[in-house]
This record gives sequence, C-alpha cells and structure tokens, in this order.
Amino acid sequence: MNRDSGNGPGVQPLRERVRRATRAAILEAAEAVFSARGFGAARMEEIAEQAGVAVGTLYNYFDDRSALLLAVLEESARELEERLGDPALLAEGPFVQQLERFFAKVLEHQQAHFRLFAILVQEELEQGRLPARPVRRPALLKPMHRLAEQLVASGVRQGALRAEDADLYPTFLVAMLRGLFTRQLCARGAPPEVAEAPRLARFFLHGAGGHR
Amino acid sequence: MNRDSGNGPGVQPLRERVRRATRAAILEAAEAVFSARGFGAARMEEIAEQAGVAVGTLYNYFDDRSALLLAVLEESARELEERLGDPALLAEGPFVQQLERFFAKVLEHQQAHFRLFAILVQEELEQGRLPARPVRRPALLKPMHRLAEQLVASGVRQGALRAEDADLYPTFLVAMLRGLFTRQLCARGAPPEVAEAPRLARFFLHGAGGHR
Amino acid sequence: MNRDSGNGPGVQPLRERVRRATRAAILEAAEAVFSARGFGAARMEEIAEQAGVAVGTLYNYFDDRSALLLAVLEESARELEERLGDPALLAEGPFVQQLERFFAKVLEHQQAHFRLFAILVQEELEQGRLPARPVRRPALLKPMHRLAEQLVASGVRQGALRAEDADLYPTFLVAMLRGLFTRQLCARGAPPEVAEAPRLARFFLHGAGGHR
Amino acid sequence: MNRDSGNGPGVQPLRERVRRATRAAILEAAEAVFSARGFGAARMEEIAEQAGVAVGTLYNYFDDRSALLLAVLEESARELEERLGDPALLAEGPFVQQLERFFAKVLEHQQAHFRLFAILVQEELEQGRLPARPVRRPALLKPMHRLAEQLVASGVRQGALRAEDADLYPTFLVAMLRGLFTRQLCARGAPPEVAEAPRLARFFLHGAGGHR
DNA sequence: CATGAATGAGGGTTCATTCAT
DNA sequence: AATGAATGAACCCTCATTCAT
Repeated sequence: MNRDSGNGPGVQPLRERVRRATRAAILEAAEAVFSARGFGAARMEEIAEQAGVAVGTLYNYFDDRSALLLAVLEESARELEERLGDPALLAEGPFVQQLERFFAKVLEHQQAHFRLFAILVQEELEQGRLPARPVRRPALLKPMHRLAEQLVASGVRQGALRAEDADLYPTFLVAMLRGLFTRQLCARGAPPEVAEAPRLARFFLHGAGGHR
Repeated sequence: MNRDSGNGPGVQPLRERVRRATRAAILEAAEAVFSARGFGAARMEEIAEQAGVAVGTLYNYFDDRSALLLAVLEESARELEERLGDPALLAEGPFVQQLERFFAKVLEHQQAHFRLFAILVQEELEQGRLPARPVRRPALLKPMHRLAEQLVASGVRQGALRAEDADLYPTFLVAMLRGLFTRQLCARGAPPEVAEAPRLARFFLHGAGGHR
Repeated sequence: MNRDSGNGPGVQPLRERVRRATRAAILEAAEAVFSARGFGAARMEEIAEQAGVAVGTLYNYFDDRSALLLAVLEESARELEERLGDPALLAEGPFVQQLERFFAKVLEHQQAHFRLFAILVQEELEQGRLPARPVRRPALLKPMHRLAEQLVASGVRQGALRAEDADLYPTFLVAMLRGLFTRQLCARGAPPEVAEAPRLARFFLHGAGGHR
Repeated sequence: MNRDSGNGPGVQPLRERVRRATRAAILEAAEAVFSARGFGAARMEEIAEQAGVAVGTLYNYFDDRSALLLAVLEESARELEERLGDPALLAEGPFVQQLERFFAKVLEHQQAHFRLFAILVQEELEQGRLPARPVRRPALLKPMHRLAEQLVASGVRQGALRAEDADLYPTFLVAMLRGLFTRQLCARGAPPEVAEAPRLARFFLHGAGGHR
C-alpha cells in the first residue's frame, strides 16, 4: 500500500504472500478433514468450507483430489523428516540415550499430528492395493524407518545391539511406536506421552524377560 | 410322509446346500475384493462378478453393502478366535514355548488371510473417525489382544516376565506381529513365515540389547 | 376319493377346485396388499406371502403384475355391479326411497371394501396419465355411475327431479358418496355408516338452502 | 465500496436471479412430470430433462425426490390459498353470490393447474396408507376446505343455509367441485369451465328436487 | 483469481420376472 | 403345478470436476 502499489516488484510479493497463505489454509483444512473422515470419505466441499474458500479455488492450487491428498502427505512427511533430521540425534552419548531421543522425537510428532499420523499408519498398508485409479503415494513413514535403520546400524557398530536379529530391529522399533500410539488413541483418544520414551527404550533393549 | 423322503429331506438339503455354497462364494469374493480394494472402494458389482452371481443375488443374502462387510469381518474374527481358542496354547511347558506357539498361531492366520488381515489392521484405527453414517464394527482383533493379555498375565505369574512394564507387553506382542506383517507385505507382497516365531519370541523376551 | 380316483372325470374337478381356491387366495391377498400399499407400492413378494404361496405361483395364475392388478379391479367391479344389480332398487315406491336405497347400497359396499374403494376412487383419475408402459384399466366405478344415471333418468321421468341440470346430477350423486367416504376415511379411518343414506338423499333433493 | 456496485449488488442479484429461474424451471418441470406420470412413477431424470438441467442440479435445489414433491405441492397449495384468500370473497352481497364466487375461484384454479389438481385430489386418499417409508404430506386442499367451512358458517349465520346438516355441507361443496372436475377431465381431458359456477350454486342451494 | 452452480458418470439398491428343481 | 433363488434393468443419489461470471 505504501509504495509500488502499481505493477512493480512490490505487488508480486503481496500476491505471492496471499497465494501462500491460501495454499497453507487449504492444506491445513485438508489435513483436518482427511484426518477426521479418512482419505476415502473426505469430500472436496468440506475441505473448501473448512479452508474458507470456494471449491473451485481448490482446483486453482491443486490439480485434483489426489494431488491435494499427496500434497498433504508430502507436507507431513517433510515435517517429520525435518524433526528427525536433527544430526544431534545420533551424534553422541551412550546408545540408550540415542534410543530414548529417537523415541521422544517420534512421540513428539505423534502429539503434534496425531490425527494425521493415524492416517499415515493406516495408509502404509494401502500400498499393496490395486487401486481403481492408480495413485502414487509417497513413502510417508520412510523418514522414520530410515532413521530407525541408522539407529540400529549405529547400535550394532557400538556393540550395544546384538547382530543376529538386526534385520528385525528397525521394524520392531517402528512397530512399538505404532502399537503404543494405536493403543492410546483407541483407549483415550489421545496420543501417548513423550514421557513413555524410557519405557520403550528399556523394552527394546532388554525385552520383557524376567532374569534381566 | 415316507415317500416324501426324496422330496422333503432330500430336496430341501439340496437347496440348502446350494444356498450355503452361494453364500460362501459371496463371502469369499467379498473378502477378496474388500482386501484388494479396501472397504471404501469395493464395489458390489465387482464382488458379484468375482462370486459369479448377479448383483441382485448379493442382496438376497445380505441386507446391504455394510452387512456384507460386517459378515466378512465377523467370519474372519470367528475363524481367528477358533484358531486361537486352542486351550493347549497356554496350558503347559515353559513360557518361551507358550510364547512361540502364540506367535506361530497368529502367523498361521496371517498366512491364511493375509489380505484381509491387512484390512483388519488398518481398520483398527478407523474407530476414531467421525463416520458419515455411523457404522458398528466388530472388535475384530479382540481375540488376539485378549489372548496376548492372558499370555502376559501367565508369564508374569510364572516369573518369566518382569512385572514393571507389564501393561505395555500385550501391546508390544501384537505390535510386533503387526509390524512384521506389514513389512513383509510391503516388501515381498507375502505375509511372514511361521518359522519367524522363535525370533519374535527371542526379541520379546530379551530385547535387542547386546550383553545378553 | 370314492370313485374315479384315477384319471377320469372325477380327478379334474379336484384339481380344478384347488386351482380356484388358489386363485381366490391370490386375488384376496392382492386386494389386501394393493389396498394397504397403493397400486404403485404393492410388491409381488408381499402378495405371495399374504396368499401363502411362492412368488412363482402368482405367475402361474396371472401373466404379470398388471394382469393381477386388473383382475383385482375387475373382480371388485363385478361385485359392486352384482350388489347394485338388484332390480328392486329402481322398481317401486316413491323416488326418495329409491334414492335412499341407492345410497345405502353403495355405503354398504364401501363398508365391505372400503380400502379398495379408496383405491378405485383414486384410480379413476389415473386414466388421464401417460403411463410408462401403457396399461388398460377397466372403468371400475362404471356400474355405480350407470346406476346413478338410471336413477336420475327415472327421477326425471317421475317428475321428482328438475330436468334443467339433469346432466350434472349423476356426477353429484357419485361425488357426494365419494366426498363423504373420503371425509370419514381421513377423519376416522373408517367408512361412513349406512345410516347416513337419508341425509344424503335429503341434501340431494332439497339442497342446503334455507327456505325449504 | 461504491465501485463494487457492478460487482457486489450487481453480480449477486444476477446469480440470485439465475438461481430463482432455475428453481422455478425445476418446479414447473416437476409439476408437469408428477402430473403426467403420477407421484410414484415420476423419474428424476425426466424432470431434469424437462427442466433443461442435469440430474445433479435437481439435488442442488432439493434434498431428494420427496423434498421436490413436497415443494411442488406446497407451491400449489400456496397459490390456491392466495387465490382463495381474497377477502372480498366472503365480504358482501347475498349468499348466493358468495357461493358463486367461491365456486368460480376454485374452478379458475382448476383451469390453471388442472393436471396437478388431479393429483392433489388423488393424493388426499393416500393419507390412509401404510407407507414403506413414512412421508409427511402437507394438507394440500386444506385451504379449500377451510374456506368452504367459513362459507357454510357464514351462510348459516345469515339464515341462508339450514343448520340441520351443516356438518355435511363443506364436504359436499368440495365433493361437487371434485366430481365435476373428475368428470370433465375423464370425458374431455379438460377441466370444467368457470361458467359452471352458477349451476353448482343452484344445486347446492336447492338440490335436484322437482317442486322448487 | 475466486466463485459456486452445473454437470454426469458411477455406485448402491429394488423388485418384477424367469426357470431349474 | 409349486417353489424360491437368480437375474439385471432401472432408479435414486453422490460428489469430483468444470466453467461462465
């Protein structure tokens, strides 16, 4: 409004900022609706309503429903990756602390996005489907799996983990997180506390067996 | 009354046999299609085709799409329950063997119904949704959870399991099975081998920690 | 059973009697269901159930749904005609008595078949429709109209009725019966009493005007 | 704010006008199709065709088939009420003139909407049915009945009508109109002329009896 | 660009009719 | 001739997508 109110380089940023804000509002609304209804049952109209725009506007930002879905998933995956990308995570200290930090990070993310996380968990299995219209799904929990693998490799290198079943450990790391998440969500409607991280680590390292 | 024996108890059983066969064919086709497409995307027409009947026939056996879905789920739950109902499972021997038998039984079931099992796992999370039209879903994996709880309780009683995190153990038992299942299904398109049971048991009892 | 129990002229009547009984049962059931649901909403299966036969059997007696409907209507028309065919109706006595007997007869019929009568009344208007599949409907209330016309003609001949609006009188005779019927049915769920006949006759002869 | 006058209050009214026009087109088409086919046999597709819109559009304006039907009926009832709401109808002059005006008004309405009027008449009886899914129908001919009752009450007060059968008079007023209507429609495919009003009034006041 | 009404293919469901037993 | 399961055309309705304003 101050200067460059014409067509100069000052207007473009304004337009650009509005565009970004609209896009963000749509993505947020889409996440909310996908989370509440599930991917299959989420309707474009409800997303538009929630975002405060007209349905047509959705199509100005995303090619179609699939693209919107994909964008939501990618956005979430990107955010999880960011959270887990902290190099300090693996860097230092005894293995048990690395492990606890890993669990804590994922639990934090579950807290922040637990509804959508539920969908991600669910959708992981959707991979095996023959879709009516084939749809590319990103590997959503890939960052988590990748980090789990790095963690296990690191643990084995340090001699903190036995090597014999090492192929299963990443799977179990993720499975425990998912299992706890599902249990809490079904039982209390809320994701697990970050404070559960040490118990997860203890089980992962020593199992449930009695003789310690 | 006697002469009717070729007409009463002779003909009726035929009709009845055909009915049962048709019903079974529909359920099987429905399981296949629900598994391949997911619950939301399964179309009645495809189920009918797969079953080798007309669409209308589906409605002679099941009230509507929901009822068919429910019947498939109940059938599967019933079968899993049957499989896990074997009292020998918990009865005798050292705890590690009980544990291995439990894992083996569930892995067997996954082998038999792996496609549908994928859906069951997926649907467990569907519980938290706000459905458009509310739908009663049976607690499909309940039998598995229940048995896991019994197993843990038994292990704690025998001193084979530490009591401190016992509230988490059933969740982890199931989560490990689910995690392994998902990994195999995504990686190879096939469920895990029953032979994995001892490795599952080992991890559950001793964890991944290195000092044995 | 006594003689001719073979293939002779004694067996045919038995078969014939059974056929007639079945046919009658179907017609009765059809009347009931048509009356309860309306012609459009009456389903063949419900008719079969009510008649105590299988659906297929309906088609052994009637070509299709339309034919069954037609048969019900014709049956009812025949019965009304029979009731109104009594020659004593027009034969003797002062006109007002003829009139009262006419009203009483129709009211009787309404009592006996009031549900179906409601349909007949309703269907009279269906004539003007463009049917999806053209269907021949019999002139169901024709007997009633015909008798009304005879009655009016007789009244005019006797000098009991003014001639000037005589073309309208049969219409009004029937309309009054129908109006009373509809009113009672809607208000009380029951057809009018036969005892209303004199009031109908009085209105028809003298109108509602005050100066007598 | 001022410049928007081509965009705010200028564009909105356009959309609004189009909406109203579309809604009106749908209602008109629906009246035509309901009238031509009857309520049960009217198909949404035909209504859409007749209105020049797609099927989906019908559902942008009305919740479902029932709601559309209801809207048509209410619209018609509203219009009849408007037509009969003229206070001059009962206000002045000798009773016979009030009566003739009443008949004339209803005959006018029959002229304007004779097809739908046929349905209204028919549907009045539908009330007594056990519907598959219960459906609220508005009291469509209520305005006509109500006015008939007022007219009779007024006539009795003025001493123009005998009080003894006054409970039947409104029924007969309506019945005569309906009877005449049905007769003309069946016989000529057209509703009765407004010019019939005096004959209706004469019969209502004096009946058909000969001695004047 | 935003808007939101129009579109119409697609899916669930019903039910008159057929036909093998 | 009776049976009743199978059939599939026909209908209502949904909702992703388009496009004129």
